Amino acid sequence: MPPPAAARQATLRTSNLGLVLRTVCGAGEPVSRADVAVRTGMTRSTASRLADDLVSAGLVDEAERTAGPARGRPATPLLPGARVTALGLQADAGVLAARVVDLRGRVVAERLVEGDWVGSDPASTLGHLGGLAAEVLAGLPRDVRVVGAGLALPGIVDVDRGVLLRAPNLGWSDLSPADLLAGSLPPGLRPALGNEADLAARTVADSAPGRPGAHRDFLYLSGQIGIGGAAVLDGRVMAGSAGWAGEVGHVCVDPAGPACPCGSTGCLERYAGRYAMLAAAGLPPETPPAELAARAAAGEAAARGALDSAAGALGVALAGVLNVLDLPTVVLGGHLAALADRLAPALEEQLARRVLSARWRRPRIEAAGAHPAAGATGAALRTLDEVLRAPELLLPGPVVARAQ
Amino acid sequence: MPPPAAARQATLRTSNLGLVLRTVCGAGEPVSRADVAVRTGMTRSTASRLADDLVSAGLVDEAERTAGPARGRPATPLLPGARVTALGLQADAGVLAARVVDLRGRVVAERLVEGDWVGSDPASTLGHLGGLAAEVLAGLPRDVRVVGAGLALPGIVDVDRGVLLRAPNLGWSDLSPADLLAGSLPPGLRPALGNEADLAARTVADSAPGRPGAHRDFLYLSGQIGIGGAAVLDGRVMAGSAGWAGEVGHVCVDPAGPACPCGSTGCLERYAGRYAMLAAAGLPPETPPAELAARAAAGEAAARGALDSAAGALGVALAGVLNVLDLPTVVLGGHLAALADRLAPALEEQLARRVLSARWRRPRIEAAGAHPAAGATGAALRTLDEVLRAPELLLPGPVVARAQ
DNA sequence: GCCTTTTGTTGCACCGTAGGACTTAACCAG
DNA sequence: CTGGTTAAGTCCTACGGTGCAACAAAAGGC
Repeated sequence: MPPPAAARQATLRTSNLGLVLRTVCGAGEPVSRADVAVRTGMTRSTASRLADDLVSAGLVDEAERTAGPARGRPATPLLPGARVTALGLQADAGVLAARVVDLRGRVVAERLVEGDWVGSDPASTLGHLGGLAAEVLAGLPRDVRVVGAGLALPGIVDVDRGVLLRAPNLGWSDLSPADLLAGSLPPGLRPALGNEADLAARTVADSAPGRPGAHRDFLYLSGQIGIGGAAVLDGRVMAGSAGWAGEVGHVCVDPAGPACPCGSTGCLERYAGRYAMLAAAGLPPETPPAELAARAAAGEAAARGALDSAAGALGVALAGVLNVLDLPTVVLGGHLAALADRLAPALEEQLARRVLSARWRRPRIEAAGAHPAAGATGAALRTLDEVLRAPELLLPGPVVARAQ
Repeated sequence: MPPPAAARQATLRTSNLGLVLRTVCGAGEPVSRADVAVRTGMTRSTASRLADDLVSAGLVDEAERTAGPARGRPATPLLPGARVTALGLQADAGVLAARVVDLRGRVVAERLVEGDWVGSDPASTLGHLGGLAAEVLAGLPRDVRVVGAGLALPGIVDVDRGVLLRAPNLGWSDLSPADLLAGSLPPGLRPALGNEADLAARTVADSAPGRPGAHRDFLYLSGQIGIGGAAVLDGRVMAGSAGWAGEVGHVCVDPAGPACPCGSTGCLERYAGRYAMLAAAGLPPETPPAELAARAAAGEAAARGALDSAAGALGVALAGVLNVLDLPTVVLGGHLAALADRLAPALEEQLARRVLSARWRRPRIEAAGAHPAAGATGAALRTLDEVLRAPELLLPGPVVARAQ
């Protein structure tokens, strides 16, 4: 994407600064300067110098020396900077969320409001969200730096231009959410947009900024009202050539199947979308997914039929995706997480049959941990990941403008 | 994939050497040292020094100064080194190929043999291929360096271990082709394996080593007997977590469709595979695809029906892939290339209807250029790409062994 | 109380790029 | 033919960052 640029002396420093920071963040436990040197292959002197710079910028904290059972001089434990944070926002049909996450991956502050924003007015809903964000920011301690913001949206987004092209569940299209939020946020804090599934997938890929999570290669399915998805390869979300990847909900399961508002027929959402499943089970649309699972467990035929039909459709669609992408794991999030226990057996059986490489490695189905408004956390993680990739931008010192 | 490593002074040099080499290769026309400096952002002195090193290693050639219409001192044109080459091999059900390609992307020498190796004996067939390779190598001029080799195979490959796990068309499984070729090749020239579609896709992504081709983001479909595929994003083939990605032929088009030997039902290959199409058209399996196209053009109903059915199945399967991967273009290769003219209209219409993002960017269908044994060229391109990424390995001078 | 062990720091050398002056090799105008 | 102009390529010094090794610091072990 970026045009190739020559590496100069400063590039070394930038690159190694990032490496030290990522090493500290990725360790998951306090590490000493000497640990950093060993893990990165630098000399102790180099690692130490870079660590000093990160400490003085607040990106890395020095903890108190605790005399351990070791022999030599006790190490100074290094931790990701607790005062460096990012704001993650999420506007969804069922939840508005504002959450501040720090470099250690801890939630510093948050406000979540559940409700029903299907077909809502963008200005009013985003105004509401902006209010939550302002509350959260106002409650932060003085010394906390919020280095950026992100907004997770359930729809197709033009990330570069910051435009939400279409969010069917909300009924929104062609608007610039950052403009509508600008009044509530500090001037420098314009949120970068992102697809909800793409961002939520990050909470699985990373357990904290720079720290690998439960899986590094997986397909994430986000069941909201429709079904969004995100493919993660080696910890990186594949956004596609324009950022519109992951529309698993509109993979065709049966060309002779029911028509979908998208214009196609037999889309996965027609079988495993939230409303489709509840309708098939004879339940009202506001029924929580957990109740559907409970009724199926109790032996209710309509509920079982709805889940079997959903599992069958998911099997066909996911097998196609896994055949093309070769991913070992599917993580079910959103409303599908609550149903994972009942869906997984039939689903794994179908994938074993339909995925060509299953004889060498059977695909596995897992439920995402209960994580309300995972997209908001993911939006904050993405912002903090940018800091990990370019920490020099937050260092003091003369920022030399570079010709573009 | 590689564990993070500290950047040192030598890293700068390595990185910039590669940048200069890629600049020369990617330009597509002779460039001067000064051009390199401008395009990379280096100073003339740095670019010049690095170019000198590449020239003395033979990775870059200096052409004769041709006095152009320019005003100042005439430039010394730099070209990719013509004597640096790689060997690309392909073993397929219908062709054996050995091809030597140089850094300029030119075919220096090749031997192709058509035949029928369906269900053949691996040792004898690979012995045959080895013979072709030996002939090609023996005919090379003395001063040509063959820096590596690759082998394209129509099946599932474990690239790291060098094992062909399963090639249904050839009827081969669980073998190490490099071992069977070792007798025919020079000791240092052990071919790296690759999936045929993955490698053939490189001939579309790159028109020469390091030089961008017609498309950088596309799905390549390789119609041999089955249907292989490869997704290319920003010029990079996505091999998947284990290298088994791209099995588009086994995407399910209709769960109620005919059984496939793979164990699934309604696989794309059952509709658009070579034998499936010819059988549907009432033609014998050895009929060339071009004749099928001709008969359809002449109005023969059975041929038209076969193509319509194939286009319908392709539409469903490709729409699913494009929904998940967000690629702007599908390139039809192999036997599908000859049918592209007849398939494209129906296919593009289906994709426009079934791909969610089509309203913002309609997916396009294209035919790959006629390129016999594209996998062999792709195998050579991959090897040369490794040189472009790490040219210092071919430089003279003390090779300092690095731990790990 | 001294030795050992490990952490963190300091000073010097090395390496590669930046920058600018200089040389080279062409065209052009008179 | 000669000097001026222009741009390519080379050379030399300065700068910045890392490598290396010696040293200082802070603990435990005997």
